[in-house]
Amino acid sequence: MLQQLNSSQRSAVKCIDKPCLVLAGAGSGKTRVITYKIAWLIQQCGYPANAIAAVTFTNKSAREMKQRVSSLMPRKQTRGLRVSTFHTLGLSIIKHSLAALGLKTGFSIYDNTDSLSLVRELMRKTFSDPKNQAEMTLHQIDRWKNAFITPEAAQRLANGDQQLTIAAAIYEQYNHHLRTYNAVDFNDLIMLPVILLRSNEEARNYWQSRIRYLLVDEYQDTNNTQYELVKLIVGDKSGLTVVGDDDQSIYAWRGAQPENLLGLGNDYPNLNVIKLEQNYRSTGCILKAANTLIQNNPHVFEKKLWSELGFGEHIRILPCANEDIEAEQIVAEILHHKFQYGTNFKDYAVLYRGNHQSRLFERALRENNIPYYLSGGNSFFSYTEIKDLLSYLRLVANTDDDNAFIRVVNTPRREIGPSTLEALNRFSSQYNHSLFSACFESNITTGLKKRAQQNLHDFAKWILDVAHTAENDTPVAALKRIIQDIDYEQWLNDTAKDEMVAARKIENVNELIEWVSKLHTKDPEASLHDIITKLTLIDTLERNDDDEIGDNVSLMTLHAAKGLEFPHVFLVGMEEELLPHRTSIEEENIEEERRLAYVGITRAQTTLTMSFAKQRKRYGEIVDCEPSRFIDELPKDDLHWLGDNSKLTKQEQKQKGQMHFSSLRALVSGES
DNA sequence: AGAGTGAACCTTTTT
DNA sequence: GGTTCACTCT
Repeated sequence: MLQQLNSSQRSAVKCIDKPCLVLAGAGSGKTRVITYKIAWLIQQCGYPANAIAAVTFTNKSAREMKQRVSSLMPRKQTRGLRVSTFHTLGLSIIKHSLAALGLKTGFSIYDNTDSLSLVRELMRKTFSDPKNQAEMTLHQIDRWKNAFITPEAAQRLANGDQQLTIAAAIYEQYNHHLRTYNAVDFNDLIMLPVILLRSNEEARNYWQSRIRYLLVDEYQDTNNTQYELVKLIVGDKSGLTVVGDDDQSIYAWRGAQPENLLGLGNDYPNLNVIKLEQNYRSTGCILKAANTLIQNNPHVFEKKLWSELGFGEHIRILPCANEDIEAEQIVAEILHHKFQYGTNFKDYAVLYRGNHQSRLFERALRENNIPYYLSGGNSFFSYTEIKDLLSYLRLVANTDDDNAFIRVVNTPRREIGPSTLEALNRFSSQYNHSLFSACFESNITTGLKKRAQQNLHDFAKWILDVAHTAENDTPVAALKRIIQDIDYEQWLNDTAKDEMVAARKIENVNELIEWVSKLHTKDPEASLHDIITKLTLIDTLERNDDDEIGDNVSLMTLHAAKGLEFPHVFLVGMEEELLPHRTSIEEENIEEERRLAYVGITRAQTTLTMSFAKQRKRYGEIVDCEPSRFIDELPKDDLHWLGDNSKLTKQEQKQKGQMHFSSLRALVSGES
């Protein structure tokens, strides 16, 4: 069974009597180790599948891992196996002990935007300070939650510092709001389980015996609370395997602590440390570049990746006059290369630092009729129409969800404007009622007109009625009824700027319906609330997963690319102030940026091209750019600088590019 | 109440 | 260059 593994991988799989740390370089087969280990535990060690849990960081990798495990053994044997993200695991723990945590069934999960708008609102209410500090405050709250610091403790720690004092006050109100409205945020999904398991022996015993073996992927990305959760679940068992790579730690900004890799040795003195250093992914040249680059970072664990795949082609560096030409050139390059080598579009990936960089590439790809897959950025769930409908569903599932209430109460128009809402809000906070239930109070005397009161009452009654439908019918039926009752298509047609936009929005609505019905078929027992929960936790990458992966060029951020691999990678925007990003330069945090570049380079299997623009528009203004320092850090002899055609005028460039395109396009389309 | 206009901010990265 | 938010006008 372990024939297909090398000796290090094999010993990692077979190590079960001690906790095990696998330091796995990029492309060294760490997912393989985890999946084989799960199979080993089940088939050789006699663990029932439901006693094993594997934790990943994205839903996408969870899915992929599940699939890879089921390809190793009959479906029957994997029944009950838990492969999920930390957040989903936390959610299960919370659901199991709702009452002990002071939550009621049907609680809502606030996503980041929900949290942010709540903070914004609280700040506006309390401090009429128009400064845009909500984001900073939320970030501070995140940090406090991560360190298990209560609002009271935060207030003490602030020690008079004005900003911190304000943040702590907001923190207090923020938590209070969540509790009042039966809601949790993303941090709570991890933090509450930790608090529960620490203080509640029964729950702790339950989970410690329920999960007999725990495997954690991308361990360098765990934060403080996640580490605590791991320790509490493992207890004094030795059923723990952790896989990570400190060179791929790119989430420090959201609290990840790569030093958790180190701390493991202290918490588990008999820890078995295994290094995986053979890379099965990239050519020698690409690997050498990656190794040379990352050598500029300090290291806790020295490791040296090597490959048997041969040296391969040189890394190409493509200088461009500006960012338009960069996009055009690369798209031309993809077409050309595909034609020459008969590859598929899905073999190519364009990777960049920030989501906004995707635009130009999207345009260039669309102009050439090249199908592409865009990850991140404006996620499906950030479209207003989707947020609206999801808020309707949330309100139906949990009528106390004030955020959802506010979002939909006047969309489409119901003549319930700011002044009405303000009165309602005054009333509801006075009696600590949700906005929804306040609609039914007939003694709102705070200057509400009869008509406004009637509108509110009608709306709330209708919501109750839909909720009733939802109880007796499928979630899809409830959603469809909402869309119909509010005449949503009409509303979209009326409000959208032009027909195209409206049509796209309606398409999105239909996609949402499909989502809900798909989730329902998958798990017919799931309540409306379960489905909303799933939708809230779904990340953007999972969207296209159900449909088989099409033949698309991938566009994604370096963060989103982690864990993936492509035959041909284009690393674009290799410029100072972009990669490394300006704020990181200012904060003197170059190392994480270097790791980001490292992650990008190591995504490539056979060819790697890096490009940079000499000029780029920034906020509509043209600025000169310097090539990234990371290019200088690569081995000079392995770089192939492509013709520097930046001396041509822009128009000549365009012409040249276009001629190139049309001839190629003819060839390619003739072929297929 | 709601639509329409200008200023201000902005771009890291995401569960 | 594009979006979001606050203010003003109908």
